[in-house]
Amino acid sequence: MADSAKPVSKRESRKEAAVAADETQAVQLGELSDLLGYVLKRAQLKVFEDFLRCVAPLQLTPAQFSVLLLLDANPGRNQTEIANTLGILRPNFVSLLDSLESRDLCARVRSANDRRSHILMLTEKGRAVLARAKKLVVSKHEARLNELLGPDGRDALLAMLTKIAEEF
Amino acid sequence: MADSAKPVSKRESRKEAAVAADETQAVQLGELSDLLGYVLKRAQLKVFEDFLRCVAPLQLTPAQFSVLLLLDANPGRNQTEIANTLGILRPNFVSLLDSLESRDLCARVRSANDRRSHILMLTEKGRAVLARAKKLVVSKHEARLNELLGPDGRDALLAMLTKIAEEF
DNA sequence: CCGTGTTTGATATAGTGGATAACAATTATC
DNA sequence: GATAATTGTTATCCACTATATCAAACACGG
Repeated sequence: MADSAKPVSKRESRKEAAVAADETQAVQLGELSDLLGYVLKRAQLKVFEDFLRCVAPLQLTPAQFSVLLLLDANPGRNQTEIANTLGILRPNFVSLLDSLESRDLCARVRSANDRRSHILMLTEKGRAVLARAKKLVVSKHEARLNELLGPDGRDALLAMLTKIAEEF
Repeated sequence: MADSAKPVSKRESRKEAAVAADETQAVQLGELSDLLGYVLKRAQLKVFEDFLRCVAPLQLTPAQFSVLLLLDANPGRNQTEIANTLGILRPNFVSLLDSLESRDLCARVRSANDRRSHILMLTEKGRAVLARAKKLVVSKHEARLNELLGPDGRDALLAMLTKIAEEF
């Protein structure tokens, strides 16, 4: 028999046997590392993770931050307009706004023209938090990306991603 | 009075008034279009969307496809190893595998060395489906990305995303 | 050996994000 | 003025993610 010379004892741990035979190989990603969608998703998760870390002191998620940014850049808009711009469905936008409003970061004001709609506006506190958040994002989050990719790389990456997001 | 000459009638629709006064402006993305995380997420959603369309005939999600790819490149691995590699938690990997196994695309085989673990392997049908899926991905999905970005652009994009995914 | 601790697959469960249907209030349209 | 459309909202469902826990099997120190 082939194993008569050195029968593998039941007591020999698989871990040790694996190390000896170099069996503990890392799982091969194979063609996965060339699949753009896969790498794109992994990168996205990492970036969001870092965003959360950097803005943790202000307790803002990427979605909440994007809402504050939009409200600042677009005063006088209603929920539907802001939600649509962010690709958020109106029903799901309600609780998002609730949480921001309960923290006094923004306010819903009944429109005089159309009393169905709520005009959204940042509060003073909302503007202050947004300003601090922007500083953290620029000085910590985006700065780290710049360090990793270089300014040129970052711009090139942004340009290609924008192209995909808009034209794909 | 400023509006005495042409008082806006209640019957004049807001939409018409908006068009007349050019009030129906698209919501401004503002600094959002420069936020890498935001654009990254948007792009990722688009790419996954297209992936689903391209592989629709085979009814495979990105996650399922990635599992089949990994099993093909790593025969003899167990659930924990495959799940960890994909960043999927073991509990959540169970149902994912269930669905693949119920479609006879892969099989769990009790390991002889360690009867706790399940060796995962593609079935014949699994190999066939994977082969067809790969062709669809290359010929339709990745081809479209190549068309949009050019081969050089695609490679540069992949390289930067990989860097983010691994080193960020 | 044997008892203790660890690992594997699995279940249950909870949280989150995204999607649809339906509703009251309001506005638009004819 | 009757009918249709829009706005914010609620309820609900599905997919994905995360944690705790469990039985079975294995590892390891005494």
